[in-house]
Amino acid sequence: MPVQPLQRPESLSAQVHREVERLVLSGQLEPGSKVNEHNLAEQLGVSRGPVREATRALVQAGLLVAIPARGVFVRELSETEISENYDVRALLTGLMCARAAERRTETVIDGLNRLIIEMDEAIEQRAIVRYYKANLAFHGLIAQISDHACSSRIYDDLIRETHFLRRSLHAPAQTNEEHRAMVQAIADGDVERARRLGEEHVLHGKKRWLSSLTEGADQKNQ
Amino acid sequence: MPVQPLQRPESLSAQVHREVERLVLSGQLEPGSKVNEHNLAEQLGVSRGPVREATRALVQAGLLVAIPARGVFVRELSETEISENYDVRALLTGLMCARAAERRTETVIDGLNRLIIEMDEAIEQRAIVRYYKANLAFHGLIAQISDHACSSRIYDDLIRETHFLRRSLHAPAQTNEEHRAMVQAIADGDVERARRLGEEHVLHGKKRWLSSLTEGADQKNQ
DNA sequence: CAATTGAAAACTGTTGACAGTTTTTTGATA
DNA sequence: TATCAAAAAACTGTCAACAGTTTTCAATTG
Repeated sequence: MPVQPLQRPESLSAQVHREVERLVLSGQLEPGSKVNEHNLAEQLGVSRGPVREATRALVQAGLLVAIPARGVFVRELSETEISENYDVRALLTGLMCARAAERRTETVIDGLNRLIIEMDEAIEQRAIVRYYKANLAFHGLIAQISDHACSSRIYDDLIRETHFLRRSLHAPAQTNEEHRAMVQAIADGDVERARRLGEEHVLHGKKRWLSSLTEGADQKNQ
Repeated sequence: MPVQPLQRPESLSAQVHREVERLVLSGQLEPGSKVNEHNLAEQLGVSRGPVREATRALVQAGLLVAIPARGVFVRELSETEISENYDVRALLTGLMCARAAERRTETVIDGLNRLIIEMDEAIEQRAIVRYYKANLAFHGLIAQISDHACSSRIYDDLIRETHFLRRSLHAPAQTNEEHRAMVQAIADGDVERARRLGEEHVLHGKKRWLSSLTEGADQKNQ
């Protein structure tokens, strides 16, 4: 007789963790704004203990920053930090694409192509959120195929840190062309080409971000 | 009149965080062993609150793992996880070496060479701890020169996760020869060679670890 | 003697309260 | 009216205690 493992209800700390993360990622808590322990605890109907635990973990994760005796705030990233974030994400994307090329199956290639089409449609409809979600799913699927937990975890962390970048999008059509090329390399099993295209894809994203930053002004980082 | 910023005494949470980290890194808390909140709080002379905060942060950092209603334990890494740790460290080391080659100064090249000599001496004297510290300092100095906070932070985290690997050392002479080659590339300002040597250095370390694992047995990962 | 059951001990998850610091408000002064 | 100082409020850091769960251990039974 097969029984279910009867999963215990998630701890309050974990629930608070998820909720604060959601608030930050959705932009309801803007970068720089304060996270008030007391208010948050009251709103969520829990005591301050779980809230403190959750916020400490999110500080370690890089989503919040703690200032002694002042509280925790939603982390603001400098341009340098964002630039470096792109650099590391580029390397990880390269690694994951290379491994994806080694581990590809027809099913996942189909999945990737479907997501590219999804993004095409979203672009046509100017549906930012839909594009953004499909884009996340695209990179998530590559991460999954790559079967490299360490890279995937760090990649996710870095994506979360720069969540606010994904509220506006620049040159999505060109970005999606890069997606196509990446998938082609993965489908061909061309490991080194997949690595190069994956890496370049993120670095091109960095360039697009940089040029969107300095409309008409001169560029600084690289 | 110049005044000091009068630094507030570190919070108990932060102190506990550091102490638990030290216990884990020094091996006094072995991988898999349980971290008892009550005992730890008593030994450190604090209540369980700060201990909980610190352990939550260390869970997020990857040094501990939390099992619901069971407590936190010193994280044990599988061979796959260690292998992946090397992979990502290799990429980051490559990036940092490349940037170090761009940003080198005579002073830091001297510093790197001094550390290589220090390691040579430690090898001759079979002084594992001395070698280990000099090695950490070597990579730390490269990280510092590279001026890439994001890479450095993740690199540190990954080093901490695999701390137990650095209690034994394999083929240190060969390792130090690689160090020499890396410094030469950095000193020459040869960015791409520095990147390649830095990346290969860590991947060679992975190979040495793999062969030390399977003395006579057949290898699996790659 | 091995296996099982039930009680006791130990431990985690959570709460509410208190102390000390920071921020805001209030009130006095120029 | 603007400035500054003092008091009040708000908030973080910390603690001790309680509830519920897990683990341990002894007693019981086959």
